[in-house]
Amino acid sequence: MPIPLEGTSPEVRRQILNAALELFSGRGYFNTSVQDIRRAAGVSVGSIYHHFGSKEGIAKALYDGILEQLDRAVQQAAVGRLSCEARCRAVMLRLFELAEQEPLMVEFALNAKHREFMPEQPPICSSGPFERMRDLVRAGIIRGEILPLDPMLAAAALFGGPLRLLQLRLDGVLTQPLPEIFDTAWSCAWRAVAVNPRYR
Amino acid sequence: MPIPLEGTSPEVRRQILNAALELFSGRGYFNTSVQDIRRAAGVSVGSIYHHFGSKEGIAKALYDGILEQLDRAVQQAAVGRLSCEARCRAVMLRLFELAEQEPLMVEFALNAKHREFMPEQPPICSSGPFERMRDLVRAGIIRGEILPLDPMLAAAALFGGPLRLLQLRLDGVLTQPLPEIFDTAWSCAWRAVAVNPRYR
DNA sequence: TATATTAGAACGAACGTTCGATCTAGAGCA
DNA sequence: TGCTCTAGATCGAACGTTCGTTCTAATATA
Repeated sequence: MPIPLEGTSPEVRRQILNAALELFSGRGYFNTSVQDIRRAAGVSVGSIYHHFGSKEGIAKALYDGILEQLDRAVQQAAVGRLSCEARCRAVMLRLFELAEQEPLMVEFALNAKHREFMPEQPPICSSGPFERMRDLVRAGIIRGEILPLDPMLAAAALFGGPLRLLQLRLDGVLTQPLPEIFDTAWSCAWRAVAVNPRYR
Repeated sequence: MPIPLEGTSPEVRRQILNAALELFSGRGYFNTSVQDIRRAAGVSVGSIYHHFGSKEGIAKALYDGILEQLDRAVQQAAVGRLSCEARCRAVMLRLFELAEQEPLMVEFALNAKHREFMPEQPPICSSGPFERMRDLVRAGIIRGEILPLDPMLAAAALFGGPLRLLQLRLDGVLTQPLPEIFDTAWSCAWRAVAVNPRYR
């Protein structure tokens, strides 16, 4: 009977990625050595290089996995809702929740300066999740829900405030959990770009 | 007759700081070696250590100088204006202008992850300029110009959008100069928190 | 047995920093 | 004016450390 082995390959991969995420988020990529990762993951240097080829390879794998996960979250949040506002709202709420559940993941995705250690990578704002958020805004402009602005500008105006709050929370400046302030934050955000803002 | 000497002390300091700012902004602190700075500044390693004591010392000096300069800019922009909106607006416009005139400086102040190479430093959002912007918002709430929200939340909602645009511009994603889109950006931002928003 | 995986000592390169030598401006004095 | 002295500034070779990576042997898997 094939018990899932401790030292088995995908298991080791995950251990390495978990350790690396924690260390990269905590002290940054350059303040983390391969030895640190080895120690935290409880594996050998050889294993790390066997699975990822290089230190940068670890970061790349982390980054890709996280972006994919974020992308899925953004997509799922939007489905089944009719208005642009409901979609954008659900996406942002999902990000707020994710930031509480998986702060390391969200921080690595949003806060890290990836270009500094992954020179090939395009900037994060031209990646899946961000593209998708701009798509939502574009659709909202066409539907007449959002003011007819440049989509990039409208997206910044709509999501800039909430994203700033998210960053403050990840930095430990905000002590209140994000979901608690979501309603207020969102009504501000939506008012910034709405054609027919609702007031409470 | 005392000709101002080439190698004189404050001159060398400035050369080192200029070179370091360019390199730190361009490739990041950890991708810049002291030798790189030496080469770019046209001085010796010895001089660098004589003036700044350590590599981190250069970053610290840069950071302090820049924060001071930003703080002055923010303060000056606010004086002589009566309403909270006029003040906040002027501050943001000044930041947009600064980002065009001195992109390296603004990028180093806003984009760099200072904690990674200056462990002692408090987070940037609790520094002079940001404190001052929150003060403006607090005053606006008391005057009844801004919705009675938590000041931190209101500040994020008001400045989050414009700051996001600033970041996009510094990253080279926005091609249009910031001052050109300022009016539009600001009217969105203000609408997010205004008690009596004006519509155009 | 053949293949995939792990182990960890060893390696060269690059890093931040040190330090004694050298240079220079300007003060004190004749 | 000419000489000496001094403190500060500049220089760059050299240092010890740490880094990411490699490599060969050992081990587990099928």
